[in-house]
Amino acid sequence: MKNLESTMLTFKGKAYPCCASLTMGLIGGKWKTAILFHLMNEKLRYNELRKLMPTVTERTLSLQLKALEEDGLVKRKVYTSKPPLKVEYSLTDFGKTLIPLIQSIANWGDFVVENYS
Amino acid sequence: MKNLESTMLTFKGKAYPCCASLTMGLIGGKWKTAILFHLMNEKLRYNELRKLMPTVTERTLSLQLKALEEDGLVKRKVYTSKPPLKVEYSLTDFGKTLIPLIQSIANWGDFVVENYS
DNA sequence: AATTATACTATTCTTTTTGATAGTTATTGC
DNA sequence: GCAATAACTATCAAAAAGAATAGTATAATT
Repeated sequence: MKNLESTMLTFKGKAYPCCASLTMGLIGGKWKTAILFHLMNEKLRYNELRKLMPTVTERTLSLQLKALEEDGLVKRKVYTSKPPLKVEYSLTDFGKTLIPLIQSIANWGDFVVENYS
Repeated sequence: MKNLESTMLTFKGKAYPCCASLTMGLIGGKWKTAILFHLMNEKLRYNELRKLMPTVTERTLSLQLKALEEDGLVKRKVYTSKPPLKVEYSLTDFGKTLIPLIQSIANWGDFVVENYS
């Protein structure tokens, strides 16, 4: 019998018990998919994201963006070097591989609202 | 300008800011997709699930199963009425509508392990 | 000169989620 | 008769996520 670690999947230093858990480790939580959903088709600035997600607090938005950045899904680009006047968030190439999945997640949510409520 | 509630989606008494959030409200968290992934192709008993997910605690497995049941995704069938000798968990018809999505989630996890680690 | 906008961070607090450990009731196999 | 298995529940604790509120530095706008 193998030990547990050998059956675990790892990514960025974290271990996950199965491939589905790994995905959820990266996009799970209350806000991450919402952010990714909004970034799917366009780059957005911090305050533009806030307006699209009026119920998230600034701190939480900030933390989630940072987490997505650390996992390599989102990139943060600062314009006008010295003071950060303009910051644009967008999907990285790696993040773009998630687009079909995010779309499916959004579609299933729509489907539920239409058919089960 | 509309107020916030009017733009929210609701399901089973909970409100979500967007369709992607609604989906994640139902399948998010550390263990739910793993459970759904294992139930995708077969009915499983409590202890069978435990063996497939050796790192989850009994309490957590129990709670997550109950949450999935409450959201109507998983059904719990008890055999041999009086003492609960045999309990089988399986997807409901509603839960089965998630299969393609769960599969995509698992596939993306596999893809990440193969290409980004 | 005062206000507003941008993109945050800091602090504190509450809620939710998850884990660790032990205990329960009943049944089956030896 | 005794240990093992099944399917949990109970209690306590820790960690993570999220909310509320306030504050900061810079620049543009009026």
